[in-house]
Amino acid sequence: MKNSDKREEIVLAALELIAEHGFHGAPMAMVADRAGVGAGTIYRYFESKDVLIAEIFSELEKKVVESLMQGYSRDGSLRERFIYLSTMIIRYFMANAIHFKFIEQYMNSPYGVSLRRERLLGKARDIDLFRHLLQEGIDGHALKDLPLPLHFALAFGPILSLLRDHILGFVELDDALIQKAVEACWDGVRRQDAPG
Amino acid sequence: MKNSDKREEIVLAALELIAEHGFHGAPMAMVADRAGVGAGTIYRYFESKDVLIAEIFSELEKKVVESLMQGYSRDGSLRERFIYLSTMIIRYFMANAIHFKFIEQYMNSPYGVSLRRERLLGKARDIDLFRHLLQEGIDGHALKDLPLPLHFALAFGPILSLLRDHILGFVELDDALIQKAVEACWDGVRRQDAPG
Amino acid sequence: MKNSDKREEIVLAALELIAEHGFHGAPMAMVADRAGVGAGTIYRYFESKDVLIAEIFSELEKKVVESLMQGYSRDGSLRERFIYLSTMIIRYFMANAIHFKFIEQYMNSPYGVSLRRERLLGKARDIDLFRHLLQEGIDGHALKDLPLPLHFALAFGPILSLLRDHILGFVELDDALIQKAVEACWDGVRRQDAPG
Amino acid sequence: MKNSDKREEIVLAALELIAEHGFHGAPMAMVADRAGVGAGTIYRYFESKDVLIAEIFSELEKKVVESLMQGYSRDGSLRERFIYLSTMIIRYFMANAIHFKFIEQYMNSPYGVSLRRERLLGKARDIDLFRHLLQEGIDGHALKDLPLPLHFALAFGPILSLLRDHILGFVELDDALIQKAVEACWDGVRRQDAPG
DNA sequence: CATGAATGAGGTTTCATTCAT
DNA sequence: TATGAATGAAACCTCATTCAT
Repeated sequence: MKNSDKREEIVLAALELIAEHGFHGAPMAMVADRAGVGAGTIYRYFESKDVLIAEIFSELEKKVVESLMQGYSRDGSLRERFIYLSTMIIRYFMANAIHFKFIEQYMNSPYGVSLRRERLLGKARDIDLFRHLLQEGIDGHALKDLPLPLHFALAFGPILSLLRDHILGFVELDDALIQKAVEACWDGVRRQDAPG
Repeated sequence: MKNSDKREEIVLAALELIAEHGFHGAPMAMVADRAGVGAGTIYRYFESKDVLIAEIFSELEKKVVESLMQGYSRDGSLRERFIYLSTMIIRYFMANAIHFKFIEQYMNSPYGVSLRRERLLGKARDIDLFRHLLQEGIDGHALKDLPLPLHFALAFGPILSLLRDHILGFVELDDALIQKAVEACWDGVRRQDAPG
Repeated sequence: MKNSDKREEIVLAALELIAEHGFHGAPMAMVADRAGVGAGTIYRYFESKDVLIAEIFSELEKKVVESLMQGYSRDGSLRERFIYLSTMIIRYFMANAIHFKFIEQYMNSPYGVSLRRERLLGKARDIDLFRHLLQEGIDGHALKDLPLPLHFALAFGPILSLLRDHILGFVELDDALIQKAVEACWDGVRRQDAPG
Repeated sequence: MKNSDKREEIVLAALELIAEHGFHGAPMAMVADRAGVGAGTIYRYFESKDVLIAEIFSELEKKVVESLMQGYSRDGSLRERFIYLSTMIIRYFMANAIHFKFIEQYMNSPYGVSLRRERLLGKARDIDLFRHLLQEGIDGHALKDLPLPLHFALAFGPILSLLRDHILGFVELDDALIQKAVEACWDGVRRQDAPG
């Protein structure tokens, strides 16, 4: 096994176990076992369990953003870009359910909460593609006259719920359904007196 | 202290600690301490920590439903009832942030997931006030032609996100804002070619 | 076993193991074993291994002081009191070799060093019977004109060395020998131009 | 780096780390790091950590003896030689505090104790310059009529204490003070009825 | 019934040593 | 010969649960 392979194995093992069983269902020994390495080996790559978790989150985040950026064009109309991004997010997490589960676990943990605090209040960061989009819509009066966080909730909330449901097997999402769901989200945020 | 008082103290202590610090930030000894009872005493009322947690969730659920039922009239228009229920849910959890936090913790734990699985797929239960409402809207073509779980996601997703943000201090929700948010949710689920 | 007995058993077990094998030859599991209690039990009485060690030291210190105070009279001449105290210290540690070994271990550890720093520089404390004695001798010109720490070294250094040797079996100390040794220490600190 | 350089680097690194942080504050990896060699390399020069430590001690011992021998003349009076040796020891360790700290660590560890047992009881060895001196004094009735170990304690005990205090910063030793201290030691061991 | 001291399995982390490169 | 990544035993500590009082 190559050097970097080992790191990757550890990340993957931890990702899976945490996604499936939560932080406390993923003891380091179990992670090591599944990764096929010794328990101590993990600590050559990650200072502590906390750091391992944070690192995984950070990597996932990067992957998501990269995936969203692919094929994203700043040229389309607001609506088009909204639909595109929302759709891509759903597609990405449908294809990577484990990532979704991990992120949810993370966001519900002390780490995640403080992160969210920094992130949402703080200055712009990578993800903020979406944020910029919404802000542009607010400023341009295409979107309802609501604070940004509300738009976030209106746009993202349904997506999160949808993904949860899909991953739990409550709905079978296909392209048509995704399309409709995303358009419904658009209906939620857009000014109703503006054209569709 | 009366018997039932003791039980209640235990439930309250566990509720607070878990809401604030998560399941693993709430050792039984700490729960006992805060409840003002002996550690062993908890086990006279609840078979195990898991059972205690499940019981708390069950009680919260009941309270929420009761609260929603109060003042709910089946006579209003679909829109009115939708707005009413949504508003009430937001108000309830704003007034009982601890309940919201606990439920989130619970829903993100193994218990919660399996519960959700039973609940949402399974036979109708209490919460289903909302479900019935949505189903009625679907059947009557007032709502978009989407599967029920999608409507759930469209209606509930934003509410959950909003409450999270509010509790974390990202938004200051007042009545006007709640009103707007709920109406935006309605815009999301209603047929856009039907009247407002 | 009574409640307080358990605490005492733990202290005794730790004391013996640390005295004999040093801090790292006394893992908590071994302490628990020898004390006849569960590993977790130790933590009901002591917050951590560090605290356990500090507590043991503190108890030993108290015992030593108590032992020295017994029969100590402030009325004797400086020489008499010096001889008395020195003799008692030697006697005490000869009878409690384990205490001596523990204290040596402790004093050579990070804890002990910082303690010594506080103690010797800091304001008077209990042990300072001896310190006061020396200071009195310095002020009254019965002792050599040297800084207090030097007198400490001259008076205590030999005692420590002697006890080490005795405990390791290098010398067989009897009363006559102790007497001579202590008088030799007195010769070391006293002004040679003053009467014996 | 030459082979012997490597060995020396390792010894120096270990010496410093152990002197400063004790045996357990000096993991092999850290030693290797500071020495600028691979962790495995240490094991090409030293069978184990224990062996490394023993070797370092042995080297230090040799250096001390060499240093003491320099300028030592067998011709002076007993007193002169006693003063000379004592002074040199103090000077040496003041100039090489790290050596002193290491030796203290070593002597307080299981290795050191068994060593001391062999050494002091056993057949004569290098350090015994001092031992011979004292024996000569005993035999010639210039020193008190005490067993050799007691004289050792009387002569060495204060020196050790003094050095400890100096290194910890409790006293500022200058030449005058050293002189006085050493003379006080002499007062401790010499027959008081003999001329000063 | 109520207690809370006691338990010990199981968690995270360290580190002396080995061995493939 | 030199390396340093890998190892896993063993350290400290937590906490759900039991049971004698």
